[in-house]
Formats: sequence, C-alpha cells, structure tokens
Amino acid sequence: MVQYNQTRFDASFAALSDATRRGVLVQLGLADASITDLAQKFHMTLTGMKKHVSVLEQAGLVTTEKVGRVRTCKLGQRRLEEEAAWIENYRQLWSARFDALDSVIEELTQKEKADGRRKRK
Amino acid sequence: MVQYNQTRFDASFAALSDATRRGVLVQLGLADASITDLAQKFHMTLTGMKKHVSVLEQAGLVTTEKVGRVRTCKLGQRRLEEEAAWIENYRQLWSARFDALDSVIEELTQKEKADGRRKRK
DNA sequence: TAAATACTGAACCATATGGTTCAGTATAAT
DNA sequence: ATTATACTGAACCATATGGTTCAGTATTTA
Repeated sequence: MVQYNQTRFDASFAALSDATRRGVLVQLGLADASITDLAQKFHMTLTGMKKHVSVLEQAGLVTTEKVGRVRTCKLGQRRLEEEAAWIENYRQLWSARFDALDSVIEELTQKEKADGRRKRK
Repeated sequence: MVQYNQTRFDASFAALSDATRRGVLVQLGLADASITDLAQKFHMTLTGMKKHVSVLEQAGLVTTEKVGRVRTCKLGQRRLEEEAAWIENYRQLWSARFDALDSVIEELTQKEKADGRRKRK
C-alpha cells in the first residue's frame, strides 16, 4: 500500500467530512476571502476558522497568502480529480456486482420460462 | 460536542477518510464477505473490523445480514452519487474561477498587443 | 453433550478533532 | 505615538476515533 496516496485520500476525504469546511470551499468558489470574512460568515472565532483553513490547506484544497495583516484564502490547485476517480471506480464495482445479480435473475427468469414451456407441452 | 446534526455527507466522507474502510469497499466490490474474512484480510481483530463495518453501514455504503453465526457484508444501496455530484459541483466552481483568471490574462494579452501596435506606429 | 466457531458488547487506551479563551505580534489607521 | 485590526500560538475542554482485550452468547460441528 502506497502510504503517500493513502494519506492524501485520508486528508482530502477527512477535509470534506465537515460541513463548515465544505461551506468554505463553496464560498471560496464564489470569491476569495480573508480569515475574518470566513469566521464571520460561519459564526466562529478567528482561531477556529484558522484551523479549518489549515486543514483545507493541508489537503491542498485551499491556498493562502498573507499580505500585510490579512491572509487571503482561495481555492487550491487540487481539484479532487483523484477522489472523483476513486468514487467513480467504486460505483463501477457496485454496478458490476449489480449487473451480475441482474444476469442471475435473467438466468432464473429464462429457466422459469423454459420450465413453463416444458410444462405446457 | 454532540453531533446531533450530522448529515449524510459528513457520514459518507468520514467513512471514506479511512484507508481500511476504503479497502473494505473495494473488497466487497469483488465479493461478499463475513466479518471474519475482512478481519483476516486487513489484519485486525473481529471487534475492530466490526466497528469499521458499522461505520460503513451507518453511512449506507454497506449492508449486512446475519444468518446463523455468520454476518455477511455486501455493498449497500448508496452509490455515492450525491458525493460525486458534490465534488463535480466543486470542480465546476473551481473551473469557473480558473476561467475568470484566464479571461483576465486574455484581456491583459489583448491590451499588450494593442500597446505593441501603438508602439510600432 | 462437549468443543469449536462467529460474532457482540463493555471497558479501556491513546490520539485526533472541533471548538474555545487568552495572551501575544505585526500592521494600518488616526 | 496611540489605538484598532488581523492574525497566530499555546493551552484547555469535551467528545470522537481507531484500536485493543476480555467476557460473554448463539450456532455449528464432532
């Protein structure tokens, strides 16, 4: 198991598991914002918001730059491509299994039809 | 911190934030498995694996059924459609911002060209 | 009937998480 | 030169998480 990738996924899914952080991502999609802006918007202390931003930054989902007193936050380089791909892969596995079930049912149905025909003869 | 308002998203992204649980999902994509099967595969106690399965079940990603002594786990009904959609929406927001940046650059480029033409006159 | 198997729940442990307050530092505004 | 603003870091708190062991219960199997 490649630890690097594992921890990256861990970090990004963990970052997304909090409603406030998802909200921050959406917000930053609309406009860049300072820590103060975000803290006010989400009714939280500066320190609290700083922590959330750090988590998002750690996961590569947000980047920040401090100019003077103000730290401005914006959407980061990472666009969750790999996470989307993982989910897509999971959904394909699921579909594969579902299709397998379908074909079993199909088979049973065919068998029943055949039995029906045999009976009728 | 009582999490009385824990959303579906919180639960499913949190479920995905652990490498073992992602592994279990992949495994169950290949074949149904008992708690014992999974515990062995992931080198963990039965009790530990039971907890992971419970988390996945809580998030609707896995369903289980106990027949006799054996609890069989399989992929659940939920296929992370909404989670995939959320990520897709985030990526569109990101793209929108990126495109905005592009058009600023485009504008600057045009301006430079114009300046160039002016200079050359 | 006795022994092995498969799970389950309670209790415990260490660390992580999401929040706070408080006491700073650096920068901007007056 | 003061004062207000914006952030930062340390310390603290309550609960969550990821794991364990131990002591069961229920179900097969011999």
